[in-house]
Amino acid sequence: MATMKDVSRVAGVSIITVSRVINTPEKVKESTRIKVQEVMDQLGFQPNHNAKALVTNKTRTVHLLYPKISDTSDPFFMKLIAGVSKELSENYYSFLFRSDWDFPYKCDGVIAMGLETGEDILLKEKLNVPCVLFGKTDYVDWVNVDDVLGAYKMVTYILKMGHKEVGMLVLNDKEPFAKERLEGYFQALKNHDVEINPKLIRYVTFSEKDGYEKTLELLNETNITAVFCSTDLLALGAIRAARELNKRIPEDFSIGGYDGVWLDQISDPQLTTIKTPVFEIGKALARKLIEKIENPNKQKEKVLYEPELIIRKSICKLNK
Amino acid sequence: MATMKDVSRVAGVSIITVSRVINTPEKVKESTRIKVQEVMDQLGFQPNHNAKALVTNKTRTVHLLYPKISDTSDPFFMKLIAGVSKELSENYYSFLFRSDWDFPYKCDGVIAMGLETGEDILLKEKLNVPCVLFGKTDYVDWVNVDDVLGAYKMVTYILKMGHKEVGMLVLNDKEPFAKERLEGYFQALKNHDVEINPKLIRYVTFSEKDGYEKTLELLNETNITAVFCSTDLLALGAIRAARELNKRIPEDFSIGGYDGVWLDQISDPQLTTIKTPVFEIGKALARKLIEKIENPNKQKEKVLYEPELIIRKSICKLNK
DNA sequence: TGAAGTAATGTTAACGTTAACATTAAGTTG
DNA sequence: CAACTTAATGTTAACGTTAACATTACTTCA
Repeated sequence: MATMKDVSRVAGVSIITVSRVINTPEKVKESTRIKVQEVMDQLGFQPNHNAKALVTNKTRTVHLLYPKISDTSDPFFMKLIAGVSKELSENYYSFLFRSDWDFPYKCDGVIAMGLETGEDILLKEKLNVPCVLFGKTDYVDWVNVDDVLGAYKMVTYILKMGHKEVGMLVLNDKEPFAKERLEGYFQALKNHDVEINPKLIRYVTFSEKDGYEKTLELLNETNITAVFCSTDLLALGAIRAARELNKRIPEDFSIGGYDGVWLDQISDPQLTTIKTPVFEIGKALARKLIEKIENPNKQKEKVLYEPELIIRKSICKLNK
Repeated sequence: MATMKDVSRVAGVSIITVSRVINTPEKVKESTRIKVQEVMDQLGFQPNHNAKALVTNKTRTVHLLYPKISDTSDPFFMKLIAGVSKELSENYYSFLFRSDWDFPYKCDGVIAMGLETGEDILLKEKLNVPCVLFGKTDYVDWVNVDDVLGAYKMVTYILKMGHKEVGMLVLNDKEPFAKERLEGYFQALKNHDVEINPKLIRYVTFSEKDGYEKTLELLNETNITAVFCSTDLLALGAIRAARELNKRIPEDFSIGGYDGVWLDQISDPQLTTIKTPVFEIGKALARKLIEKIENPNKQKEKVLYEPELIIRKSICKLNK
């Protein structure tokens, strides 16, 4: 493996000139630069990352901090990671996962996700490197989605299609997004002068079965013509329930999903849903962090991504 | 940030003794070791990975080589990555993705996946570090699944349930696993003295729609009582087709899936499927590579994972 | 008791790069 | 063309660790 020393010897220059050709080529005379370049190519020179890292005190490694309990095979989470890793890799940053606050390996920065309430202060206290959080906090930069807006968009769309009695399946989860989606539902109804009817709201766990059962209940006990499901998985259950009661979708019953990660495209009919730009969020997390690493004076930044309404085939105009 | 030098000064020993306490504690007198340990704790010493890497010529970084074209948001792929990253991270290896054969950054090893036919020879020629492939090759160690066996298990199970006319949806894909699953189907039929009927075999693309349409065809044109689908997604389509013809699943029509990554659990009824241990395979890839890195003399190794039959609710005994 | 062996610790140099400062070469100006 | 400025290149030391060899301190046993 050729080193800068080898290159410098062959090219007949000093080692620092080689270094400059690599890092600050504008400071080297063109003829010298070309000569050195040629020798580098000829010898197949590859810079030694470790030596550089040692002297610049940079590792070009990022840590992904996530809670032990979290399910790393959750599609949402995995797609987030996919975005993070894409962006990091494209910038030649490597990374590893960790879930401890005390960790023996140095890194240039941290991307944190899925923190418990109150844990975010540790980001400030325990870490001495730049950090970006997926979520919201006062302590470090963050990136998040506006789930109130997402739910608002969906319910507004449903209302505009003429539906008045719109049910909702709310996730029984302590994560903030569960409440936010309900809040968006409330705001949309309010803004369109539709009265909130608590009977149309059902609490569910994250399962197809619950989506099925609670939609069945709603259809039997109320006059809803549409339902807004907190996740696409619940929407699959809702589809099954409607089918069982011989309701056509969307002609007899409209169903709105949320997530747009997987299921929305493979369901039948394809789901009208709110797409959370998970992959893009992952990339943004990484990008913000890299900016922060490479420019430590960068101002604190918060990014709120806007979810997108994807119109497909599970919602249509109400025909009375 | 305290260095070994600081520790050595405070502890009143030489720097190399500190190094020994860390790397080869058995070579240090107990009293010295304890004293040094205490100082390290007290100063919050963290080893500088880069300096170590420089002198040992190890980076503790692994590259994941995958083809540009591949869809990184495919659940199968993502779960594989999840396994890889889990194992690597637990061993304090960081990693990054790349898809070029020429790459400016050094690494200790490479995990390759989804190579084009004939590309595997480059693993030997282009890489000068240990490598493990997801797939099969003569050139480096590999880990793979036995899809012939998987399909064999499924079809055998279906036959044992009394079915004689078993359809199959075969993926129209150049990837070897497509053919292997068909091969398993053939072997199972042969082994149970059931004649192969080409009319029961349909070629499909990877889509729910194709699963639906071809199953509809099969049900209309043949007398099959069961179908083996090359993937769970196809099986979802098959379920829809059966429902449309008012067939109960599994009483009137049995459906076997393949993959066991996601869909099998959320479908209704839950799918009897062949579970590919993707996550475990990912972990194995990483584990083998780490072994190879840390013991370069390790013999070449091939690991063939055995897929597992997951019995759920989409297949039952044939009642004539 | 002291020679020989072993356990424990230390000294020096090296890994491949960059930073800071030093020098030399090449322009520019009056 | 001397004095001064700027461009180009070089020298030396440092980053924090480990490897190889060197020394010193203890044991053991004839």
